[in-house]
Amino acid sequence: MQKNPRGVRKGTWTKEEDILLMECIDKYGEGKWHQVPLKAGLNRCRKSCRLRWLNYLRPNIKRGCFSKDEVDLIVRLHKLLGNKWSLIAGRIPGRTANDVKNFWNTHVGKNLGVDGERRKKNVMNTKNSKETNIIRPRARTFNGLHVTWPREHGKNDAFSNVRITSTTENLDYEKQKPFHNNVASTPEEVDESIRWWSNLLETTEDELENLFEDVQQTGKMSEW
DNA sequence: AAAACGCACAACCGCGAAGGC
DNA sequence: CGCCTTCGCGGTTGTGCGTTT
Repeated sequence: MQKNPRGVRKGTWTKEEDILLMECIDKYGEGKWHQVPLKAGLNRCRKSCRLRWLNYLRPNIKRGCFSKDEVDLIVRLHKLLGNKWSLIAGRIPGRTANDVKNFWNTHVGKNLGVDGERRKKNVMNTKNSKETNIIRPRARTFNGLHVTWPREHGKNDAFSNVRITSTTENLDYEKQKPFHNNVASTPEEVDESIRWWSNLLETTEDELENLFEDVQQTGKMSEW
C-alpha cells in the first residue's frame, strides 16, 4: 500500500476502512468531506473517502451486469448529453457515474468502432470528441421557468431529476434548442421541440440490437 | 505450469464551479 | 470584486484476475 509524501493512504480500500467510513457517515451524515477523514479516523484524503462512499458504500448501489434497459438508456442519454456521466448515472437507479463511465469505455465505446489503439488515441484526444455533434448542455437554472421534457412511452420520466442550474453563457446547445431558454408556447414550437428531442433520443433498433449482440459476445451482459 | 497478454473496474488526479469571506 | 476553500466531475492510470500461448 502506497502513501503519498504526507503519509495519506492510497490504493485499494480495506474492509476496516470501509466500516470506519460507513460508521462515520451513518453518524454524521453525508457531506463535509473535509471533516470525514478526521471524524472517521481514516488516513485517507477527503476525495478518496467521497469516491469510496459514492461508488461502493452508498446504500442501493447495484453491482453486476447492466440490463438491456439500462444499456438502452445509457446509449440514448449519451447521445443526448455526451460524457456527462453523472447526469446519465442519475437516471439509472443504483448505478454510479464511475460504473457508467467504465461500462461505456470498456463495452460501448468498443462497439462503436473505437477499439484498441484507436480507442486509446481517441481517449487521449478528447478535444476531438468535442468537435463532433454531441450536445453538451451546461447545467442551467431556469428561474421560474418550466421546462418541457418529452417522455418515452412506457419508461420512467427520464429527465425529472436533471439538475438545472444557471449560466448566461452562449452555447452550441443553445443554438440548437428550438425553444431556446424558455418553454415552447405555440403549437408549432411544441411540435418543433418534440421533434428536436425525439431526434436526439433516436437510436434505431438496429443500432441497439447490434450493440447488444456485440456486448453479449464480450460476455458482460448475461441477464437480458 | 508458468509467462504473457488483455480486460474490467477501482482509484487517483487535475480542473472548473460554487460558495463563503 | 477577488481570493480561498471545498466540492464534484471527467479523464486517466493502476491493479487484479481471467484467458491464451
